[in-house]
Amino acid sequence: MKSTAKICARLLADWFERRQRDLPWRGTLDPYRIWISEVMLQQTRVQVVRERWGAFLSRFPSPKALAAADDDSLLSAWEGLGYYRRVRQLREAAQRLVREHRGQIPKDPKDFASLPGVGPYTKGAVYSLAFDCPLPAIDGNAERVISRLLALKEPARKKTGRVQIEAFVQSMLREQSPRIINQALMDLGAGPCAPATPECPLCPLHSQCKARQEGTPTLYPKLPPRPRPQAVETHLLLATKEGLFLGRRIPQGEINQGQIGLPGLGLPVPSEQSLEDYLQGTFGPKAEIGPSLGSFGHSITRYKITVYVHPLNINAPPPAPFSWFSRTAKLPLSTVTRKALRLGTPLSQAKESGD
DNA sequence: AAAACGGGGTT
DNA sequence: AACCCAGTTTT
Repeated sequence: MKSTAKICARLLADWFERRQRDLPWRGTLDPYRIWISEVMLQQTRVQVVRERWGAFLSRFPSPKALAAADDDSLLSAWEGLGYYRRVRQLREAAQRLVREHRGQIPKDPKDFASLPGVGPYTKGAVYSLAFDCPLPAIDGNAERVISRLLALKEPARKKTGRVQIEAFVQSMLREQSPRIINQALMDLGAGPCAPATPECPLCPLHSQCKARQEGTPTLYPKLPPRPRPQAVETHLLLATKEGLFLGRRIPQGEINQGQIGLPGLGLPVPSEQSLEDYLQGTFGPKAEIGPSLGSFGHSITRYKITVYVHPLNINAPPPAPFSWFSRTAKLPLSTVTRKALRLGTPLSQAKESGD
């Protein structure tokens, strides 16, 4: 008798041949270009990556070009994609490729996986898609598909659960092209096996799927509950003058390093300091702030942040490290800075009145 | 407004 | 194994 894995591999491959998504990065076998697409996709929806992937690669067509990127061009190329640490790790990794592997993606996946920002998933995705290497690439999609297929009772992210998922994928990789199996799992998870609204009738594996037999696909995968984000607030100060705004280059070691930030309590939150102490200590007794121009929300993993923006009048030349920046220049602004600047631009509506 | 989602690093 | 990362999309 045929094993389930063998049957599933065949069904997946047949389905993928007919129904695979048409994605720009599927037109290449260049591991560098595939790597960039995978890192972008880790934090950004497919539609956005469609728009940004080609432009990023035009700017940084090779590891060598990426390794040589300065902060401004690097961050600008990633602007709006968030989690800027990842593009820094990408550059660091490229620098190591240049120094240690002549600017090439190494033959041995282990060498690749030792680079910053490259874990088991990215390693598996790049080597299977580029070289058809039989490595699993288990992202959230594959995790969900296999958890449902097996009606996996163990938590998917604990060792016992992970091992079973990986073993099943490995079995399929022995039966069909890893390049096809891994991509098919991604597409299945993005389509018929979507998280909240699975469409089992469209799924090529539905005849094999245990969760479908139980009638409760959305119970899988079993994942730990997330804690509710903590509500916190912070304050930013907006000083403007003739098309300029007051800002500073965020130093290394702080959140959003290398980008332009506004004065104020900023990130991280919760902050220890009071706004009054900050104002006094940074700009001296002559500086004044007005009532809030408004507020906006900025949520990240653990915090739901309300950011208040106050007008600032410094009545003196700006103290280091602050200086005037053009509001229209192409600067690497953090998302928080961008939102705050909008709030200070009357032509866009004030979203909330704050207070 | 709340809930869901994602992969890697660090300790 | 547990905790952290500094955001967007879906419900």
